[in-house]
Amino acid sequence: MVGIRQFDEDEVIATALDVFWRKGLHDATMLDLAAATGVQRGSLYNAYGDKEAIFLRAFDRYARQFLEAAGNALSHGDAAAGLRHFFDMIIVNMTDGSPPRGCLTTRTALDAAISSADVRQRVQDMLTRLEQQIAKVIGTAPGKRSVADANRLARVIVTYTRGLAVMERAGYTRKQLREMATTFIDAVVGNA
Amino acid sequence: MVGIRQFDEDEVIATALDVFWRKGLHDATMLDLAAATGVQRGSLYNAYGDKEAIFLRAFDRYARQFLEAAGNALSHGDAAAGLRHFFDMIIVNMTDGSPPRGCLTTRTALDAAISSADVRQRVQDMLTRLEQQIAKVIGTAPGKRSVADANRLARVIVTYTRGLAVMERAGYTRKQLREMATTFIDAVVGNA
DNA sequence: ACCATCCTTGACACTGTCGTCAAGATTAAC
DNA sequence: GTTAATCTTGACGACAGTGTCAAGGATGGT
Repeated sequence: MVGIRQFDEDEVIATALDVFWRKGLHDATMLDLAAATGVQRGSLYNAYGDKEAIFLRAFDRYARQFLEAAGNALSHGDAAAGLRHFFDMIIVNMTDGSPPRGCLTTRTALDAAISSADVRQRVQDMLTRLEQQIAKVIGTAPGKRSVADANRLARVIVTYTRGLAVMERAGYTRKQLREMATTFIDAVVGNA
Repeated sequence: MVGIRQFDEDEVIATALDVFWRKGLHDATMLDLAAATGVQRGSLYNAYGDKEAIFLRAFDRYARQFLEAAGNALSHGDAAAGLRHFFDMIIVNMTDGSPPRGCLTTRTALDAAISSADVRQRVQDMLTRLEQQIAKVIGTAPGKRSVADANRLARVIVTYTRGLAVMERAGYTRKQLREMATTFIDAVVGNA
């Protein structure tokens, strides 16, 4: 058929997200996207302009999902329990798939040098929002922590999640990552 | 001149390391390497075979330098002071240059999906050795820490250094990274 | 019915990069 | 001085990926 859009945009972006997640912005080609979505390359160009435009939409979808999941996990129980759930969630998130797909944000961040300002901005926004969510949960903990301390600690926690994402790429298993997260939580928050 | 090797191998590898550090294994091209070293593409192919072979040599050089510097930093004062020097070192290391060149190991790790087994192995070796160095220093701390605990904590510290490398790519400044390192050390080790 | 609109399709040109190779040139060995 | 070895050089072919475009055709509005 010709003349009217043949595909469901939401479905295409969801599939594109999967492709980008597995291959990264840089390595995923328009041909990959066309094959995965079943939409011809020309149609994708017509609909979105270029690969980066598709990526931005896919990343927005990812960020929305991720931050919502993070919020849910963080609100389980007290701050320490919330963090444990949160780390569980991100570890499953990045080790899912075969081979494991890793963390899209981290992968994208590492390509900063060859990315557009738009892409870099999305990554920063994502990390900032995550930091704010964590700070909020930590700030409500009974410990006598100042707001500034909570913010600083939240940033450290975000940083550690990035570290786990790198370690996953380096070959550490889900089980190892879980132990690393537990050790971290015990050391940083368990005794607060 | 022709007939005998026109370049100093050590110099070429050192320059290649600089190129790879700034651009990454994937994005650095043989043309980049040829331009930076002053050695023609054909000569590089003749001498080393392919880009990856050059990278492996460059990475070995990097790993040697880095681990030596890490060892030196870690042996300043007690465990806590050593860690502080160590983090200072790696932060300067990754924020050096304009634009900052980031962390080669982390960048390489993120390309794991498209890298050869050789490359992945180097990254793992590097992280393992670093972990061992840190565990050694931590294990000697006066605190009543078991060897297993020291090993676990060392891995957490390595992971955090990877997190810092990601955050650098995300746009955080040297100053911010230093604060993040300080907060981490205080939380994890300061009260041990 | 007709027409303008808009999507699809396949082909095309272009670029960047890789890896190869034959020819040329210089050195070291004998 | 001759010869063998081997490094350098520039050109070449192959390939992958990008972005563009004209032609084709269905749809919805009038």
